[in-house]
Amino acid sequence: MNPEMTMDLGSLHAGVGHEQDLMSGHSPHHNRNPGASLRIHQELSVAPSRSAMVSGMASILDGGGGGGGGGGGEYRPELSLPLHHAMSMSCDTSPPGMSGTYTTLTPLQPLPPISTVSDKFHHAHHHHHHHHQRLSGNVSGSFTLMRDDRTLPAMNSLYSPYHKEMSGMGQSLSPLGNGLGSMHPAPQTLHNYSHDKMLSSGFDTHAAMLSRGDPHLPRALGGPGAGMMPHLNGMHAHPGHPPSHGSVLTSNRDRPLSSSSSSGAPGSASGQLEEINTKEVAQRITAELKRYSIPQAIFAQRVLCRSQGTLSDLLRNPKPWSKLKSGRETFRRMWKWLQEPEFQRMSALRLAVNCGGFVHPLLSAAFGSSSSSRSSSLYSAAAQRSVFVYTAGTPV
DNA sequence: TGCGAGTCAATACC
DNA sequence: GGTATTGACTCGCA
Repeated sequence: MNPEMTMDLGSLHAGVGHEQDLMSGHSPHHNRNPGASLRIHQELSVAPSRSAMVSGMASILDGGGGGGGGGGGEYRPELSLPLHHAMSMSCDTSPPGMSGTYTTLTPLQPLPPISTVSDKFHHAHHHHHHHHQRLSGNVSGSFTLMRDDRTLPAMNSLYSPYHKEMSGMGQSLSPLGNGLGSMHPAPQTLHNYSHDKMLSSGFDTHAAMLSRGDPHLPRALGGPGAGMMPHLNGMHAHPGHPPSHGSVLTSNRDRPLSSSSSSGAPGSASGQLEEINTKEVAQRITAELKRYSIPQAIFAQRVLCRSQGTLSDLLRNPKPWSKLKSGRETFRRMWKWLQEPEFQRMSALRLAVNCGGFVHPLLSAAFGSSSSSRSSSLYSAAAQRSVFVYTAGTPV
């Protein structure tokens, strides 16, 4: 809640190399954004209530004016709504971990090429201060969303027991009973294993989840009626707090939350410290997309800066984290998105991401957006639909 | 140079 | 309309 604290968190979480990875990554697009980075420290608590958030989200989705026609609908700092780092997610390199407590909004991130570098930057914790600098490089500037530090624990919960070893076995689901796990029961062995890990890491995923009361998945998976409440939970219980989605991430080894490197942000360490349960993330993403009737193409483009086909493949055939290289970044983004409050998610979807600083052809074609391509009718429709679902609580 | 990973884009399918 | 599949391409690495 404390802005300053957030900053600290940002340093801890976001500061970690993830962004740096991307930013400093080999991507030619990196560092192209001279635009000043705008850091907004906003407490999610600002959102008075879910309804408020929803309405706000709707506004965002509307694109600041009916789909915010090309560029018009862009996300604007002026919006009272908390900027979601979804933007950052979209093609953003921001550390996954930061999503929990702090958000770096990086609109229009250059990037399509998600660098694999992130993993190499686990030591980037020393560069957290650089973090912002790099962010400044974003085309539209970066935004830092302050969040309740409570997210730390939450994030922890996101870590799943997914273990490297699992790669050989195939991915295991997180121990989350209520999570996707319900869909795919995790093997006991894995479960235990993960549990051990968590213990070692000092986290109890289950407990964390329980504490969070992540009804989210159950409902989502449960089908209609599941409603949006899950999100509410996240938000309700913890205003501005991203709904946790169970342990998608697994703390690898002893993940010092406090350690700068770990930054408590999954993926912040760039896979060095945390592992994302790709299977579970895929399942959750799939569930969320269905739940909100979000087309894969939209999500892939807006959030991941990837093609529909790529997303489809990843969702259907997620590779074990241990086997991923540069592809980890894509999962990190998905994970980050999952951690976002719904309104932020929607915002992310609504925001046209200029992957690499240019409008992706697909977006242009699909959304008929101009170079700025912010809001496309299609996108607006999707966004609005999402909002509708949100508010109505009825699956579209 | 060859290989694997990751992704795209076209296309088939539902 | 949305999703799944697949061939081809690019890139990094040994």
